[in-house]
Amino acid sequence: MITKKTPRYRSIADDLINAIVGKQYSLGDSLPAEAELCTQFQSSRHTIREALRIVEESGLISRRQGSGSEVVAHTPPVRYRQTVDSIEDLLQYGHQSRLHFLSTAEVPVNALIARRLGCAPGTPCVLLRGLRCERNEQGQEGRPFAVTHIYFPPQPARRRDKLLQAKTALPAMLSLVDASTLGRIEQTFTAEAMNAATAKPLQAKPGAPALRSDRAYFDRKGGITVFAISWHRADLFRYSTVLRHESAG
Amino acid sequence: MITKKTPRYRSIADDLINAIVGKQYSLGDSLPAEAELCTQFQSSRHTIREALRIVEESGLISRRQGSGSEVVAHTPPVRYRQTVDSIEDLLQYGHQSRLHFLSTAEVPVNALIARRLGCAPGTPCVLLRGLRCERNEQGQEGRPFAVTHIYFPPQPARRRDKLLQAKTALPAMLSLVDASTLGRIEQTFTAEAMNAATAKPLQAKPGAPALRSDRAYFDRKGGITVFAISWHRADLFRYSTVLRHESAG
DNA sequence: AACCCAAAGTTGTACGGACATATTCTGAAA
DNA sequence: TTTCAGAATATGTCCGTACAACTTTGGGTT
Repeated sequence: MITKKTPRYRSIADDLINAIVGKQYSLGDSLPAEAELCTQFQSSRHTIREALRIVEESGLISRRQGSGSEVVAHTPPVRYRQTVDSIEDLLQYGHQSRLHFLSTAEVPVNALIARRLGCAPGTPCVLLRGLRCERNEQGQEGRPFAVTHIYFPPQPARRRDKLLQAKTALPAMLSLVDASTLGRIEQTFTAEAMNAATAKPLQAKPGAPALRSDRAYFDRKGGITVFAISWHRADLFRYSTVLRHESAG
Repeated sequence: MITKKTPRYRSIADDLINAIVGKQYSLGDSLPAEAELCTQFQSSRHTIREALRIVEESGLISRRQGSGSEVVAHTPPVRYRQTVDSIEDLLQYGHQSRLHFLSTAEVPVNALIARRLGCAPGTPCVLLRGLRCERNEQGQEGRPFAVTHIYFPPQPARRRDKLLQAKTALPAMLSLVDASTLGRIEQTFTAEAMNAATAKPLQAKPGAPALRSDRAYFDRKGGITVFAISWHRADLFRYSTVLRHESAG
């Protein structure tokens, strides 16, 4: 047998889902109570609850103790989901690479960056430039493959001075993008021909194609923590994602 | 009372999670069997299973019938999620653009594509070339911004002949990537300098940077349905994603 | 050594009951 | 009519049992 027997609770769940999708219930209607479903489907309460759990997880109903199961949607949202488990995963740099310090400066930001940082164009902001290099199995440094510009929103003077010191800037930056405090990341990819300043540390020719990523990191309250632009040598870097259908494991 | 009594299964789950996070189990170790946990926590199997369900959903263990609960992570993965509600969302072409037919052909596939399609290099496969153009508010066609090559895995003769007819190929391709049948999409971005054949229909200069996307579409059973490569004019196209923390709405 | 099969061990499915807790309904009192 | 306490209803938690399905183990056979 190749086909596996579908368990009772699964088929009951499917029945309920089909009933909701088929609009046998209006939005806001209550599903029959568990006890009633037990007699309807001639099953134990345990089985019915297992089925209702599936329907709830599919997003069609909302359950409340004492109240019942309310229909909250007619169509299970068809969603594709990408999950990344860590910031490093997101950046896809893995542990084979590390960010090397290039320089820090306080620069007036241009319109694009000002908009992302939520300040006026020309506002002086701390900029940290870094270089990301390959690392081989022996832990030795290899070819540089990305230049990163990290912009910090305007900071209190004391904090700004700390950031401008190279040795503290890197850990500070890392703590700012601490996974546990982040709420949202916006990421944009474009292709660009490299200018001379970018090409040089990457040991590439000006005009060579680069994969540019712009990333904005927001905390849980929606405030921006950092904005980073990276130029990746096209021949040494690619970005991959897998999107899974929500119902699939 | 503001604080609600924590149920038994919840506190057992917390105990197990803390034990795993505290590295009382190594990666790959098995958790005690349900029966043993029953005696350990002096609870019924139902309660233990409810607890294990929580631990599993937290991503720390993986359960398999007949085998047990394997510890697969020491720290609950901080997950970021991207959801797209439709294929068009995924492609980010929106309704402002449409795919125009360029040509169809049966070509022997190279190593890269053969690997993705799961066939031997050199196998003849149907290739559909298309052009994606901007569309302005009046619905008029604008500049072309992407060339797309769509490869179909080896097909039965009748189906292949149908695909080779231009007029049927496009709808067929669209039905193949029907959202409801898809289970997984793999997507890779790279930057590339355009070659002459790609640049020409895009009215760009050879060597100009392009954002290349390779996308593999899989059905629910894991079989590949189509593989598509698109070259986007860097000045007319960008790709953006928003990743949200799982706990956030 | 390789293979097959039976037994033991483990999780999955399904049944039953009991009580706790949250919500809603109802009827009597103000 | 409004209010409030209690009844009725619904889901949440927790216990017990039994068997099915899957995996691993170990011993015997080839």
